[in-house]
This record gives sequence, structure tokens and C-alpha cells, in this order.
Amino acid sequence: MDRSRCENCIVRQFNSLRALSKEELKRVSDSKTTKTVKKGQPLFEEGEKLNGVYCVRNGVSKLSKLSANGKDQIVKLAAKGEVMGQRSVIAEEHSNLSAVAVSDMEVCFIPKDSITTSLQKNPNFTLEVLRHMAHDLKEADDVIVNMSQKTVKQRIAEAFLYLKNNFGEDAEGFLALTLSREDIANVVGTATESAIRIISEFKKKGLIHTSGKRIGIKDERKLKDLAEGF
Amino acid sequence: MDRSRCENCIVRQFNSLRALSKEELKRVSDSKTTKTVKKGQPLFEEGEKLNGVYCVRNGVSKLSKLSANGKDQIVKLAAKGEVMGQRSVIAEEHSNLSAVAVSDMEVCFIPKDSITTSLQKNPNFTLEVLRHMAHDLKEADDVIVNMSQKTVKQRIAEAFLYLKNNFGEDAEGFLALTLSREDIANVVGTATESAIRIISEFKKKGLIHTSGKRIGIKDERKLKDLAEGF
DNA sequence: TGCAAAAGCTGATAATTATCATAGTATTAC
DNA sequence: GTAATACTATGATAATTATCAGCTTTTGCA
Repeated sequence: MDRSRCENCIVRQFNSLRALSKEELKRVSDSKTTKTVKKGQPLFEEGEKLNGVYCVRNGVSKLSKLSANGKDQIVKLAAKGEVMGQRSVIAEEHSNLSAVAVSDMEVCFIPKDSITTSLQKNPNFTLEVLRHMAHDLKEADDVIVNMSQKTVKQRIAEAFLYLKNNFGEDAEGFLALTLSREDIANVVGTATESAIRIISEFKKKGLIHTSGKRIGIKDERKLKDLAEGF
Repeated sequence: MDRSRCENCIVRQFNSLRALSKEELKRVSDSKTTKTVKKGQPLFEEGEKLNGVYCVRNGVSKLSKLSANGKDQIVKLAAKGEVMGQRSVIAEEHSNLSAVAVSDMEVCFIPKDSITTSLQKNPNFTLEVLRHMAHDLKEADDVIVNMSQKTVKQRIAEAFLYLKNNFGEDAEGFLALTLSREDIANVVGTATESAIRIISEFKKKGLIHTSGKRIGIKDERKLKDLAEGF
């Protein structure tokens, strides 16, 4: 079985492409290109015109937006199965976010036409994309509330739990996705030094353990309580 | 002309209902009910199961979410032409937000079925809804960045500019939409006292003028600079 | 391998923001 | 009209967070 064909790609199960018909899928697969992206390399930049969407086969990308004060706010982490850039393609706007790989990645680039054709002709597909976007919007609402109502300490605790739940742990009990301290700060929207300080504090209190830049969760219960404000 | 019919409703121009066919519109119009909601009254609550969507004919509603610390974070202000609750109906989830009128309102309630039927059959409509949601998602991203990277002062300045641009001014030069100090605080995600203090400061500096709870913009240029961080 | 650059860490201090207390001012209900 | 209630306002203080500076460790790469 040719796994490089969309028809056989497992990743598709997790995104809206599963609503495509066999013929559509064939068309998509014929038009797509696969590329590998090294950790730290950009997939696309804020303000860039996207000529298609990126489907993540492997690895993780951060989606971020530059703020006026020069800091990058990470809005989302996209993992295996997620499609990036569809918002911009649908709204026919330039991208409002930058995408940079935070681990080595393998992605498929699907040209805009393949997507828009199906959007206009296959209501099931459109509805499926719509459902995904509705879900993203809800998550964004939650992030807004967390950002404005929780302390940095709570947000960092929550970020660690999020990383565990979404990307899992490695054999040694560390979070499988290792982010730099700066990236962690940019996820929760704080200064790098503040993030580092709180990570040190968590370590002292026995909530986490670290090894280099790797972080492992030691006391999930307490982290949860902290994130909830107790 | 019967303006109570969706077919003749001007408001429809501004939302995704404009993509409906004549027959669909007739169906929607036959099934809808109109109600008036007094300022301060709720339309629906967070966690409630919505059996349809609300289309705003007049007035403004705040969409908010209760945070763990008991504060209401206002995520969006919905004005004439906007449809509320579609996210929950599409995702088939309970509402993640509460809606409360911040001015006297006139809204149409459209039962879920009328919407979902068209979503499944009319790709143009689905696509139109999708485009609107893509736009909402972009706005949510922007809010996330503002919340996490801007100071309270900047966010309040920005809120005033937003209110002016979206709801306009009255004959005396005050913002047409008057929010309580508490609502302003809940829009920018800060304590009511902090918001009041900053409003006083803006007044002293001649950026705005007030009369009771009404606020008027005096120096838009400076407010803009402030919001941008200068 | 070694060295320059980047990332991580900590302290001191300043700025921002929240909280608590208290009082004045509007609004509303009776 | 007046009492009750909600909203606005301001001061004092505490808590949180950012910034700047200096140092150590890790990483990348010539």
C-alpha cells in the first residue's frame, strides 16, 4: 500500500479531509506535495499569501502572531492530523499567523484549488470543515478567558497539563514535546524570565522535575488544583 | 412590504442568511419567532442547550464566559445583523457562552432545524457560514494577542476605539453604546476599579470626556498611539 | 575539539495591576 | 419623595509581573 497517497494516510482520520469522496481524495493526492521541515524552520509567515493548506503528517508546529511590542504570541500548537492555513484560504485573506516547526516535521501541502473546489461542491466536506472551525473557535474563547483571568502561574500549570494530554510523555516520563523556555513563555503570554522563575518554583515544590530543557510532570493533582486556582 | 418577513429584512444583508434561496428563506421566516429583550435580560446562558440561533435585529448583546474566579469575561459584542449561537448549533454542543442584552433588543429566534437542513443541502450557505466563522476566529486570535501582550491601559484605549468604530457616536459626541464600568472592565479583562482609574486618567489627560456613565472620545489620535504602545 | 552564540537561570528593582476599604452619586422601587 | 440599592470614584496597600543586569550552562558548528 502506498502510504504517500492521501487515500491511505492514517492522519486523514483526524481532520476534515475524511469527508471527501474517493474521487476528490484522488484529486487532492495527485496535486499535493510532501515536504520535510526541520525544527526551527518556518512553514509560512504572518502576512504571507497562502496558496494552499498544510496537513501535518508528523511533528508539531507553533502558530504564532507578532505583537506590537515585538513578542511572538503562540496561539496554537498543531500536531499530527491538523490542517494549517485553512482559515486564510477560506476567508481568502493573507495569513494572520506564522507557522514554525517546533520539532522535525513531515507535512503535505495541498494547493488551494483542490480545497476550494470541494468546498463549493461537497456540502459534507464544507460542513465537516465548519465543525472543525467551530471547535477551534470555542478553544480560542477559552484561551481568551484564561489569558485575561488567570495568573501566569496558573497558565503555566495549565500549559504543562495541556502538553501532557495532547502530546504525551516519553519513556523516561518527560513531556514528549519539548519547548524552549521562551516558547513556553510565548504560549502563556509572559516574559521568558517570569516563566523560568515559575518553572524553578514548580520544581522546588515537587510539582515537576526537569533535565536540561525537558520537563516531566510529577504531581498532576497539585498542578491541576493550581491551574484551577486553589 | 411586511418587514417582519426574513425575505424583506435588511439585517440579513450582513449575515450568512443572505446565501439562502428564496424557498429556504420562506421556510426560515415561517419557523422563526421574534422577541424583544430588555437591557440586562439574558438571551441564553453558558451550558444551556440551544435549540436555534438568534439573529439580532436591533440592540446589542454581550457574549461572555464565567471564569473560575467568578468574573465574567466578555468575548464579543453582537450588534445588528449578527447571528448568535451558531457555533453551538453547528458543533452540536451546549453553549460555551452566555448572552445578555446590553441595550434593549429585538431578536429573531430561528429553530435549529431550519439551519441544519440548509447546512446539509446548500453548499453556498454552508460556505458563507464558514467564511463568517473564519472571520470570527481571526478576530479571536487578535483578542488573544491583545490580552496577553498589551497593558490594561492599552486595551482600554483600544476598546474605546472599537466602540466608536463599531457602534458610532450619538448626536452629542458620546459613544452610542454605553457600557457600565464593570462591562468595560470585563471586556478588557481587568478589575472594575482598575478600569475606572484608567478612565479617570484618560479624562484628566483630555483623551476622553464623560457625562455620567457616557463616554466620548476627544483625542482619537492620542488614543490610537496609546493603544499601539507609544 | 573548542569556541562563539544561544538558552537558561537568578537577583534587584521598577512598573503594573488587584484587592480592600470607604465615600459619593445615580437609579429604582415603593 | 425618600429609602434602598447599585454604580462610580479614589486612596492605601499588597501581590503580581516586567525589566535590566550579570552569570552559568548548553548547543551548534567550523
